[in-house]
Amino acid sequence: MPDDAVFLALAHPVRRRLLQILAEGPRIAGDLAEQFDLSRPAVAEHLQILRRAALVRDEQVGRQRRYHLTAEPLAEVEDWLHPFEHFWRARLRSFADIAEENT
Amino acid sequence: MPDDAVFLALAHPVRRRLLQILAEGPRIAGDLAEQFDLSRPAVAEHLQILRRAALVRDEQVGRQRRYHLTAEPLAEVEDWLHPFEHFWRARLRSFADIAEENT
DNA sequence: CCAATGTGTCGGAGATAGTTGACATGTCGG
DNA sequence: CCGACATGTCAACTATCTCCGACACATTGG
Repeated sequence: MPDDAVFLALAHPVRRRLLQILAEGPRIAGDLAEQFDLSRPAVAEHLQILRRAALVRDEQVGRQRRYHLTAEPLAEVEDWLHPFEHFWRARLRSFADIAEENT
Repeated sequence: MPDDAVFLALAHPVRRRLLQILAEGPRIAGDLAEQFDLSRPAVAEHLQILRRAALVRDEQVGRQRRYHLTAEPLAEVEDWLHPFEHFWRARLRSFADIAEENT
């Protein structure tokens, strides 16, 4: 049940941004590090957390390393979210009504 | 994008469980604490984090306190997630193809 | 009022996460 | 081979999280 890993990975803004960047296409590690006001090792650690959550895949390309998005684990987040959707979508009854019937 | 709070709130299993419980209907603080193998103050802290993320609302009922789910902020998570959906849904091109066109 | 009850908050201990500079590893060009 | 380069990993420090026991505060019932 490392499902915790995905939610944990999304808990940091740098990692969410990394995923957004990688959604546009694969990127070299150095390029990724330059996008942030952080040391290169710091970004590398964030990438490792994403790797542990299976959200990215890396590939050696010459002496560089290219990162790819593997978004499948995000489906787990969507699955978790789904039961809540009706609370804000197609909202026919007000929150007060729902609260009322549980009183 | 100030709402790091929602992603942070979802990063802990106890808090995710709390939201699921509250999705079934409002609950008294004491009831909620009993659901976990945790001290009452610990659960109270988790509830405070959920309150700061505007994911729950609390109401004084006699000498007890009743918590309600306010799921609207979860829409923000769904919005963030949405651009990634096509990566695992209706997957017509393989990952390798996408990688190829960015080489 | 006063004691009991239900809860939030505080202080501090222990664990974990985030960051950085220094170093190790592996790859390429000559 | 060798030096330059790209990058991961380590040690150590700091910040933040998680948790608990103790205490504070408000509400209720006698």
